[in-house]
Amino acid sequence: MFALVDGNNFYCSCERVFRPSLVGKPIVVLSNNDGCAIARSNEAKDLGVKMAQPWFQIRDLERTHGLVALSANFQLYGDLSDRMMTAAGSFAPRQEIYSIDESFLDFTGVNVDLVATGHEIHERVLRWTGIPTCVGFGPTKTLAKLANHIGKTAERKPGSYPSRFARVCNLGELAKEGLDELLAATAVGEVWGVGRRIGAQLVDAGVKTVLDLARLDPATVRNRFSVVLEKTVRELQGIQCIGLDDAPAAKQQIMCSRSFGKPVTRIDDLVEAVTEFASRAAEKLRGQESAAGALMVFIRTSPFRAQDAQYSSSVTVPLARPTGDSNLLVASAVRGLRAIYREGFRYAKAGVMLVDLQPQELAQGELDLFGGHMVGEEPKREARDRTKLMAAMDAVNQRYGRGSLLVGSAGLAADRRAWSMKQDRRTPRYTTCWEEMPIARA
DNA sequence: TCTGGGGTCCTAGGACCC
DNA sequence: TCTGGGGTCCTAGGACCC
Repeated sequence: MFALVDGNNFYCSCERVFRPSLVGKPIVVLSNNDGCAIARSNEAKDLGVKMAQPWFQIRDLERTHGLVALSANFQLYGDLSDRMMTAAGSFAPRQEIYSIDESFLDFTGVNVDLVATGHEIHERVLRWTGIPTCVGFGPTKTLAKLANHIGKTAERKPGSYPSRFARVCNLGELAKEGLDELLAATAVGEVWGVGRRIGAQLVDAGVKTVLDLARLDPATVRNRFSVVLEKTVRELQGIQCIGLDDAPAAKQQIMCSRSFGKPVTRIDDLVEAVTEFASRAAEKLRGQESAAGALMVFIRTSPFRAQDAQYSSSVTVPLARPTGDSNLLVASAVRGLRAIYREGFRYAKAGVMLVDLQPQELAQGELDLFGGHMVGEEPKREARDRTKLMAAMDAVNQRYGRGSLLVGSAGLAADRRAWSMKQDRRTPRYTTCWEEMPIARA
């Protein structure tokens, strides 16, 4: 039996922890560049704000309905997420952290009253972090996700489901008729793994509710759709196809990209941006003790600006030897950038993706590019020195703040950059930055 | 004026091989 | 008129997730 613990409107709830005056008000958290809404409080949802809706389409609500918009404060959310995961994880022997606001717990072999435990999880997470959660239980991960959705909806919209399912919902304890009733009352698009495209195709084919989907023949689904959807159908039928993954493998690719605060035309500014992205990606790379065998750089104009000439290009740059060294990665990224840059365009976004990842120790390696012979002592020592240098740099940046040490082409301070993103509405980093810690007065 | 960022998995199709 | 039958590997693109 699995549980899915999910923070309600997570980013909005994080903001409310330190600004209780926002409780009960319609609020949204905006994406980087304050571009679109990526989290909405229930009150904002009730105003009709859609997920990922562009801010300029809804900003009138600020004036007319008191909608409060905040820039995303990912340092705050990441820190509260860690605390929430710790609190929730204390209830079961195994936990899979699935996203910033969700974790699966494995209750297999644990003999407790699950619904009561679900309420205890809610209480503990709320007391330890201030974040409200809902908890769904099911014999498969897909059913636990669905249970969570039902718990959330029942809590938010009284009358949508029987009120006993609000906040904590255990699909595993229901008799067949009771379960079928809930599945029949839920739209097929709510199922984990059914997105917009497949959802529309299913509805066209007359599969409108979760119950309709659960009653399909898996083999037919495999032929008409895919093995992915086939697994989903089986999971809805209570047959476990997706296991708990409590030790996620190292990432196979690491990406850092941003839209710019305003259009960028000069190569120098792009060099700065790409330097930053490659450095940031390299930090993540070293964090998982990997090295990259190649990297990809891309730049592009804004597809939303129809009046602008459009250009989009990318290039993959192989590295002579896999590395985690920021200087080497940045140099390669900048070389790639210079190869694809064209003058006369208004660039809106750029990014760097590290690919062909492998464990670091292999990369310091014994093999060279041809023949597989040992490299000489000199290159090996150099590789070791680079690794040490990077470790020192990461330690300094960890201690004194991101950006304390940078590679050469990184350019100006963040607030002077031509390309920096817009974040006019960011709240303080209450829990991760000494200068921004809240002060309590007696 | 104004539209996020970071991942995963699967499949189809082409290149290449014998 | 008419053009094999596998197999592997790689890449691009589509679908999904939050």
